[in-house]
Amino acid sequence: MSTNGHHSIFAPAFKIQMNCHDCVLSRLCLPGCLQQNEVEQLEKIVKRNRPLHKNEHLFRAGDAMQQVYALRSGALKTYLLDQDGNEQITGFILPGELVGLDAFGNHCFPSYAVALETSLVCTIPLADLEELAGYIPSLRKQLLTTLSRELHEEQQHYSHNRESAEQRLAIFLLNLSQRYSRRNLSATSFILSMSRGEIGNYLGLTTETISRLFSRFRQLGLLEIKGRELHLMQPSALTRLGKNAAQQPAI
Amino acid sequence: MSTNGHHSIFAPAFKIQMNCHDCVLSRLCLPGCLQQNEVEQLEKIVKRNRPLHKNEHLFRAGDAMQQVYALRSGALKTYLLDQDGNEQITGFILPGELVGLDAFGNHCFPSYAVALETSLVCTIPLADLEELAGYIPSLRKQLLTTLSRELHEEQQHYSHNRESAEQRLAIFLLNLSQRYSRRNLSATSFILSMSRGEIGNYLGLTTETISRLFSRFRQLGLLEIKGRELHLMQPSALTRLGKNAAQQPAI
DNA sequence: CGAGCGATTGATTTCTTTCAATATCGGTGG
DNA sequence: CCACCGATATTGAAAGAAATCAATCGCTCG
Repeated sequence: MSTNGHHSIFAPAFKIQMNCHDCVLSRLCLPGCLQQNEVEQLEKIVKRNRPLHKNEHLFRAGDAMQQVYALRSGALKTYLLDQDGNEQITGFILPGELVGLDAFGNHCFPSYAVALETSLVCTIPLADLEELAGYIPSLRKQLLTTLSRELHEEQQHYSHNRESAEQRLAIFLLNLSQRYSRRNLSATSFILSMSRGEIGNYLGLTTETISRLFSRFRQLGLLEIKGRELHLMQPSALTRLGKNAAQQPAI
Repeated sequence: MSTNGHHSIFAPAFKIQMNCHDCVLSRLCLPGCLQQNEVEQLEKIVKRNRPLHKNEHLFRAGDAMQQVYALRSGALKTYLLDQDGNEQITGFILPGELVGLDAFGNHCFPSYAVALETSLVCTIPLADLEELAGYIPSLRKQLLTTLSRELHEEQQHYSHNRESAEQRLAIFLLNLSQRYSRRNLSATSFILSMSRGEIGNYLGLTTETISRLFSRFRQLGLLEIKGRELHLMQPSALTRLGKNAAQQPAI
């Protein structure tokens, strides 16, 4: 009772952060389809970390896998390192997305996660999560759903492999646009949190190719870009471009 | 009691098939790390299907997702169809591997699965599996582990995107070799259950490129191949080739 | 203000695709 | 049993897309 009756001087401010229920991202995040009382249980095990600064790692391959993470604000990239030390970026993480799911069942993370800008993450201890999943069927389902959706997205990403550089960049930009839009941010104006090189790495292209494509897209009036500030002028034309490289007339 | 005392005339033969516990593939499959009594519970919900003939579909995108599958014998391919009707092969399934995991949390399968040769599959009803996962923590863990491993493998597959055609085929063949080996089959001699075109599709290359590469590998003495019968002569050289395209001498 | 990284743009090279022509295999029916 | 068919595989020549090499520009941060 006494602990409920008064708080440490830091508690109120801290408390505001600690709430999944009030988080605008919850519908995109692990709470997803959970009932309110279930979210409350989840909240009890979720921790918040200090902010992660740009270029700071959330985890590295080989780190003990004792928790998964959800991004609260900012942006991350995840990547693998091959035997020659080459970085292969496997994804860009936006707020509301989970990170570290590729490590389930391993003792260590197989991949790296690093902040592209100052970011806040929520930490979910694995032991607690597993226990809670025993009680809450919809949490189990949510975990499997999230993981299988990631798998499907990864497959789709791979399947763009055979398409032209132009198509791949168009698809990438539209994907970002859609994800920002789901977060109630502008679908047509946003800041790229990653460099040209990182986009290229992710898409299996080079910095130079990305740069040339941005120039071409600008010349075609599809977009305006200055540094990392992007404005999509003709999303529909970009969509068309993403679908069929040469606009092959039907039949 | 009377039902235990005697069987239908088909029961004995059927019973032999129905046993995960005796299945040589169980350590690779869903039973994975389960305890014996847990495997017995799993067995109760697993069904076996009639054989799937070559080119017969196990499921198609859009089919209701009411079960997942485990391959018992034969080989499958899974693929996506893009908006233009182009097939993108997302994986080749060998005995002991699960199929359909990319559909969790969806009502329908997003992908297709078709037999590359006559195959037997085990069927696991989703409702039963979800219920059982409530009782058996290690089954929950096993599901998440399997799914996250698939995700990681998909990421690795994608990360070979930037490598040369030569490297990609080398890596592919070594991957098959390793998977056959884990099934106590020869790591150096096996039959490719897929066509050159299917290999190419999977790797983001063309039939012709695959064919040329096989010829080159043969000329280099790395392998012998006649039709779909493959024999790896120098797996270690193939490994080296998979690692660095031009054998750049270290420093 | 200078250093250095990221971005842009051009010229050239390289690898893979595309187009095209055979060749081979597996199955079917005469 | 053999001939024929379609599908699959092989091989060559040409075209094309992106990488590589290289130079310059511009911005940000000490």
